[in-house]
Amino acid sequence: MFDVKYLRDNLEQARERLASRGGEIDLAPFADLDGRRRTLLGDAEALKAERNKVSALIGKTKDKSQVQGEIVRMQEVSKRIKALDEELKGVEAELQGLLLTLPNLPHEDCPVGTSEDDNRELRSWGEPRQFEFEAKPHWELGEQLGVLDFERAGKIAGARFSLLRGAGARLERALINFMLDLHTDHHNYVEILPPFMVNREAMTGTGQLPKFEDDLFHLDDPDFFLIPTAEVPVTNIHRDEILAAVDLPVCYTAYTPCFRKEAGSHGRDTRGLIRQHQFNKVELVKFVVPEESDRELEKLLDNAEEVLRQLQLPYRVVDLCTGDIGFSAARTFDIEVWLPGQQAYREISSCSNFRDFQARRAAIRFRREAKGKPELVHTLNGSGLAVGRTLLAIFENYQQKDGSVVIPEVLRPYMGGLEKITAQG
RNA sequence: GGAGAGGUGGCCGAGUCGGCUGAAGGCGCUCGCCUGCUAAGCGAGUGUAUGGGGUCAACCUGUACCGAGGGUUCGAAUCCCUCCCUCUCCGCCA
Repeated sequence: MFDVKYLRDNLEQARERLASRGGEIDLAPFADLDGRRRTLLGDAEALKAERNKVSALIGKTKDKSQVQGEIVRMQEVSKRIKALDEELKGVEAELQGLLLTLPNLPHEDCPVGTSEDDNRELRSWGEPRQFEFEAKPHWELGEQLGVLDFERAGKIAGARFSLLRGAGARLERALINFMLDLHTDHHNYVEILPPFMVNREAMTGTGQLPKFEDDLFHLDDPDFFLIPTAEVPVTNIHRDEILAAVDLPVCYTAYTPCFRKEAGSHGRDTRGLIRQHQFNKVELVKFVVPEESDRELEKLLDNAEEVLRQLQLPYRVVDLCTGDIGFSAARTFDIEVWLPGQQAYREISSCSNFRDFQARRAAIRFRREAKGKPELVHTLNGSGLAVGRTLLAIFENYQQKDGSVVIPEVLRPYMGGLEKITAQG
């Protein structure tokens, strides 16, 4: 969310920077609402000041008959205050509604562009393996090995669900544990196991609401949402809190399942594990002082890349352009893993700096000194990594001619020493 | 699900019959003093948001906030209603 004062004083600049995301945003209603709000507030507060003063006087007067006239007058004043407050409430709700639907300002270093075609490849790691046979897509491998079952998942739940079995299920679990161990033991993140359902306030805090309710799975009674990413519950851990600068950066990692309706992606990635209504993810979340957020994003990105390096999976890093970054993000780097079955790099992690956008929505602040004024933290997060996509990347990159899949070295301890997944009965 | 208790400032904890209570007291914290270490002691200060003024920083001033939202009243932390959350006991349950 925007700083109202910034917007008030830099309306034109804000309009231009937002326009770089593609699509004009009309900020004129803001100026109008903000002006009306301040006028109403001033009027209402002047009346309240008078009422407070007179009420104190009435309170001190023993003989109420002496102040009967004032009491009557204050009855009128109170009526007017009530009317003004009501109008003010309407204006503020409208203003808030507008502010909550404005996306974040892109970072100054974010490449300007209109679509993913303008994203900038920063680097790549690892050489895509040359196959002496035709590489199969993971869904064929998984089904032939008897460890991946889309048909039965469809029977149980529906499209875009999957079911892992035997060594497949164990591999998913191994990946979760491997990632969590890496981030907690070597990258200094604190492990969190948060609620998988959250309330509206939490969803609003990180930016999913009010704009993207259609993408979320919702429970009517009680009014809960299934989390689309651990970012939501984990970032909201410190909602309405003031942290101490000495405790920053606060770094959390969390495994959670993620639930997404994928409402706008009919027909895309309909086969395989790429796009599911439910998938597992290990997330990295940081709360940092503003001046460190760029650097912390680089570190977070590197922490996520490390997972792929240890798994020996080729990948590249892409700097998303202004037209491709998400609603709440100021800067985003995607990590894309090489998929031989598709002969393409596909997103496996998205690492973003939200600056103070989420912090303002969720009131997450810090103090530099014990007596200092509270300031907004910067929040960051990134996948470290999407587990299902990592599993499918292993299937495709580690497949053998006979259809078996070799287990990456670092995962074998998590697989009870298993070195290769072969067809299961 | 049933019965009961409760939600006050960073924490603990007072708030009588509604009226100088933004909120006693204690702890913690900050600054200063003192004690040649540590501890103790003394003094002062110590919420957030927002509007206005300002040499726009330290400052002055208005308003709001005692779980949330309504209501009663000239005036509510204090009375009434609704909701949320926490705790205890019973029931149920992984």
